[in-house]
Amino acid sequence: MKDSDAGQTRIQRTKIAAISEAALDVFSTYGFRGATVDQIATAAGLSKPNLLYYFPSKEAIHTHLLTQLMDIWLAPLRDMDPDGDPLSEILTYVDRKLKMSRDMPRESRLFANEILQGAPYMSDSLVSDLKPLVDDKAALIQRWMDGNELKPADPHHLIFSIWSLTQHYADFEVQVGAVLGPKVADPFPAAGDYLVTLFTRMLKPGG
Amino acid sequence: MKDSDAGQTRIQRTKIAAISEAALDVFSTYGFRGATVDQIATAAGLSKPNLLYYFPSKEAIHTHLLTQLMDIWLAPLRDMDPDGDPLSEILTYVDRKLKMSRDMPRESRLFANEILQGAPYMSDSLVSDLKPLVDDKAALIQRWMDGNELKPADPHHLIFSIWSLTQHYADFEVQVGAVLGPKVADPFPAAGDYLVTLFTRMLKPGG
DNA sequence: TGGCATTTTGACCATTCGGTCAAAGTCGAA
DNA sequence: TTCGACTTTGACCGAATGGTCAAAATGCCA
Repeated sequence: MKDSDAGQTRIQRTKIAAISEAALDVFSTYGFRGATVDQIATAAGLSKPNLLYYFPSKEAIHTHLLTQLMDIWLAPLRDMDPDGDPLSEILTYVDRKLKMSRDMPRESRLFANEILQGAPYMSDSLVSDLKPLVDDKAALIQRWMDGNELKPADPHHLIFSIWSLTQHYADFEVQVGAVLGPKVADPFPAAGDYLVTLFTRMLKPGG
Repeated sequence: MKDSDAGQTRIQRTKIAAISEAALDVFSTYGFRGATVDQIATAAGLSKPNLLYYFPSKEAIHTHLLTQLMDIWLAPLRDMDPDGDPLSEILTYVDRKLKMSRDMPRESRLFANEILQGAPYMSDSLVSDLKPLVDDKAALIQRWMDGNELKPADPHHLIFSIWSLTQHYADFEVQVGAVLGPKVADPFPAAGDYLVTLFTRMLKPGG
């Protein structure tokens, strides 16, 4: 790729964006090993050598996507406000994560593929970026629980449960679709209701 | 493969078992496209042509694993007893699914890989086997809720939530491990406690 | 418009992949 | 021990893959 952003030509910006878009499509559908450079190039409307003029290798495209997405992916958790109402903060987080599954399923599947296969390109980032953030927010949730603003529960596993419950609707979309059947056009409204109920019963004090 | 089971040589049984074991390892780690026949053969202690003497193709091994596992995978849901205590039945199902994540993580990841990539080899089975079973059990849960033996909630999404929460610990094992850190040797005890709490608060009537 | 940097391409390469095949080796029952 | 069936192997094939390279085409600014 041509630098991280500075001094880019108009053509470079548009082509790199097209490649990223196409690569997201292909990688999220077939995984890293299953995707081919030709596939991505064709989907981006480029020839293979032309694509490799913008990115030095297949792996470089993949890494580029992963690092670019990490910030977006963690933003909702970062935004959890220590000064907000505890239950509202949790439910807002759940809602934002569920919307991300609805609006960015390819990104969710890209991460899922990577983690599933042992996070070969991301394990460093999991420890250096993700863990500190989660530990921080888990401590915040623990304080809320200690102050009886939330029912007690293991904060780390609470966060895990939010991830799994929301991402499930993106990562296992075909299974959800197959089970609910063709009559259910959009599972997300009912999913949202269900998750609000679940986390409210789970966490609301004095229920 | 040599028939479904009948008239098999001793050698055939042992070799097919070795291949299945090796293929489970490789497919669950790298996905179908990422796995190579040579990899599987080597892991099974065979040469590639020798492996292809027992299975006609790479796809045949994959299909064999998937169909063989489907029954095991659905058994805990099948065993949900209409005559049992509703909350106990749910919690037993959760417990069995969580134990499967702990004891059969490769199988869980094999399914996850397949579903993630659009279930190209399983979508038929999802509709013909999985959907009827889930619909049946969802109806049972709905009757329990109608009889006030469980708090009301969408039964299909309840089942989805059990799947996602339990399988998360197998499919995203490296993420869970990275976040909890090396001090937590085994996340499953705490996960079990958390899930019992969650589904009890979610479903126990008159809580 | 001229000229230089950027962009695009077709031809090509080494490697890996799934799979075949004939020949050689091994097993088990009579 | 013999013989036919089963098992194993090395050599090989065509296709696909990630990546290279020199040349051609294009864009951009003075």
